[in-house]
Amino acid sequence: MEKYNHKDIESKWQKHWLETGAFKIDKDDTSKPKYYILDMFPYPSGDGLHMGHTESYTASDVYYRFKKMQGFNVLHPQGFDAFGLPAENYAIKTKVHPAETTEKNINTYIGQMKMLGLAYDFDEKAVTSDPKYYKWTQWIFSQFYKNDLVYKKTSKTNWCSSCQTVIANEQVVDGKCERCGAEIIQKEVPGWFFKITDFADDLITGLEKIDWPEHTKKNQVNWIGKSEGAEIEFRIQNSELKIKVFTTRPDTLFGATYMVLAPEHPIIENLENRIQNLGEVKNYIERAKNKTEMDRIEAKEKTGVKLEGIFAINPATQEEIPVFIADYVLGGYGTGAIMAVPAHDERDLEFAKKYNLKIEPVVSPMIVENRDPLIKHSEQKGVLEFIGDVRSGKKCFSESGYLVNSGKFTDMYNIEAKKEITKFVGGKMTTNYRLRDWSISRQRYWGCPIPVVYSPDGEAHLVPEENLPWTLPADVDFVPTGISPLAKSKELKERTEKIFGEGWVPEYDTMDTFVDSSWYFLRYPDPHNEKEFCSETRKKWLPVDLYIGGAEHTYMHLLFARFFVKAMNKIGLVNFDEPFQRLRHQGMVLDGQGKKMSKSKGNVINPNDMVNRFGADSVRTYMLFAAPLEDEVMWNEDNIVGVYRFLEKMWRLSSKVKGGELKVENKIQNLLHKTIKKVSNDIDNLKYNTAVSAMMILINDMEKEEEIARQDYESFLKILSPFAPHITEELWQILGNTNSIHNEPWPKFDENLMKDTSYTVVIQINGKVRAEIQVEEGTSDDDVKKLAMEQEASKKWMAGNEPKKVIYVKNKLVNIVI
RNA sequence: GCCUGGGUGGCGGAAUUGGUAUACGCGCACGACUUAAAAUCGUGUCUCGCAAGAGAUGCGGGUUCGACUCCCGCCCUAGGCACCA
Repeated sequence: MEKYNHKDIESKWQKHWLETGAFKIDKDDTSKPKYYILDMFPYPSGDGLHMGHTESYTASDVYYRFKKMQGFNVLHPQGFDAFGLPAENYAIKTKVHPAETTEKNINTYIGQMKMLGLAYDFDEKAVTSDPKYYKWTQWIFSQFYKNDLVYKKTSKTNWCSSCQTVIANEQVVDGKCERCGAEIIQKEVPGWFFKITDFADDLITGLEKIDWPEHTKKNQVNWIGKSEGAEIEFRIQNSELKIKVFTTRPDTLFGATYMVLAPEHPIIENLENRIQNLGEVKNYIERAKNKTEMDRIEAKEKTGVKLEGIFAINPATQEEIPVFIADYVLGGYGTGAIMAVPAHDERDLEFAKKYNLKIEPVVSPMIVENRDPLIKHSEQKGVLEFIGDVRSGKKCFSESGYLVNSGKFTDMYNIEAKKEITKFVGGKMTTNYRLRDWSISRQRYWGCPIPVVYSPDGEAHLVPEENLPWTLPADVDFVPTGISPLAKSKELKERTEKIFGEGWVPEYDTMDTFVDSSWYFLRYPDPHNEKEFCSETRKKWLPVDLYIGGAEHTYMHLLFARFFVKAMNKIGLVNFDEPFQRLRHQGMVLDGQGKKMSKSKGNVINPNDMVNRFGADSVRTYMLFAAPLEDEVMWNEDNIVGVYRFLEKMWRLSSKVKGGELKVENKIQNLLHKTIKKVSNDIDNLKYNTAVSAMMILINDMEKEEEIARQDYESFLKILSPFAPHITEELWQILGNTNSIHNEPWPKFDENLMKDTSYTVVIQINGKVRAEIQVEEGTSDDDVKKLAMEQEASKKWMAGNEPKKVIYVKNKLVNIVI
């Protein structure tokens, strides 16, 4: 037999699969249960596929092949998130049109995916920059518009002066542009928004019914940031002006001893003539303006300035309290103003100590010790001591308890007091969310045009459905000037006037690319449909059963996609309200030293090089063997040889295969069936690393045999085939099979063959292992215990003592306690 | 500061309804084959100890016949973030 030659084998089968349409499926076949497994589609960058993609896509490919062999009709599509800034930035530099670069990059990606043996049908791909695709992005926008889920407003937004475009809050990293790294400044810009906040509650409750990693769910909940509390107004002394605060602790209102406003709070302008230290205040506001949100968050020490001459009235106590501005209070959250209760909030206490402000305790824990039942809780000795400690700043109490120093509410349980006190001062209970509406307008060229035109009076109108796709004009100059590139297109201007009339102008902004990727999984079942985004019959494929991708998409992409589906469900476009039933993340791929790969470090590993050297089967299997899927993988070239040797062993083992009715060693069948069971369960749970190791154990045992029964070897090939599709196909063919191994049914394990006739039982004396015995299947518990105690080693360690207790764990161990 | 993970041999990692810690792989050492090397195969490989044995899953406690696994308190580390009122 010839030596294992991965290059010849892999190119042979890749060609064969392509020619025979091995990865095509009949999407209308209803004879089998459906399974939809999805990868997060890549942005086709000029750098090509990276190792992270390789791991993620291999993981889904293994699952696809497994499910297919189990008899499912499996949809396993791939596409490209093709709009975006890098292609446009490249165009600015080189004048090469983004459409051209994008197409080139996509072809590179497809070639690389084929090299890895990934089973995608690229005739069925979705490409977001293709007018046939974005027609439906625009159509969905229109549906949202008609259903009052889109609105336009002018708002202070993050502006990247380098990209000359608005950046979503979620896309700002360290106060810098996520894509180009330039500083983000605040700028007033008009734009379109999606009402994602309408679904804030649904986005939280929907998490309960989907199988996602717990930490991902928690992070989404935290991101949405629901908090229940009250809005309460504080009057400014000697004025009609009022400041509204949002607080989760209205029960502590009697302890509010000062207020803090965000530096951008509008009321400050109205108070200018009364602020005695206006210069200092303006100076502070100016400095805060130049700070990015991240700077404000990261500041070690809280800073602030008192508004001299200004006092607010605590509506509960009617006391005059000082007012500060401080940049740790954010204009964009709540009402941009807080009441401060230093006795019951750590941050307020820190600030109060720094500026020497009054601390007034108003909640005390229930103190049980030395309690006199005839005296009210608030007058108990222990409570009075506690109050003293808090008042002196020694401690801060932020938990639940009973009110003190709170007028007629004293001695009430604080949770009950929330509503009562709010009512008392004329406030109202409200729910506040951290989540903001999604700004989707971008002043960029390479994106999906917003299908809106403006009549001469400036009113916005949707582009009618018959004019979709509302295409991206080709005649533009990409160089950013602060106005949208589309404004420079003669063709777009003429097109608009021709269709709508003289004086009509098109919307010049394009959409955030996260819009494109918020619905792409709805397109895959029916990507060529020109009448609908997806036909009713093809909607049977939805929702996605298993979604695999990086944890970096926890907040933006996964939240936006969920919002899209919920909105579309509300409109009646889909009949489910969660897009991804099961979600799993893959970890990062690091270099051999455990460092992140990056161009600047020069440690980027190209998947093609690895495939050339070790073969796709080895690269695939090693990626999944090296670490659990969700963990980081260190790409250590020295270790991949272990997997390569394993595949070589598989190759050589085929020469021991005997056909016909060969009588087989029972021992191998026992292990084989155990392995089939373990590999099946492990794949189903995406525990690929232990599945591979189980197969390594099996081959080490099989190697020792003189002869291998054909059916045993074939079963082994089948369970290996999802990981190493090429070598298994080749060996399958060498055995004389004419069909593809990948269309074979998944091997079944036989519980009878897995039964053991005897077990090794460990003997412990006081929990320490002292001996082991072989116990025949079916031996009674008492007999095993007796046998254990009769052992020489047991007698020695028992040293004549009578056992206090003997514990027997079936077929595992006996623990003799003396 | 807060949130979420993670800490097991020289290295990647395995083991949880609490039951033989270190599977599998890499590396290393020795041996076989070879003129030699590579490849392959075999044996060994947590630490201390001549041995009997003892100790070890970040550290310190606890529960238990028995703890990597559960509880309490720390330390270190990675990633994420929202000082959220």
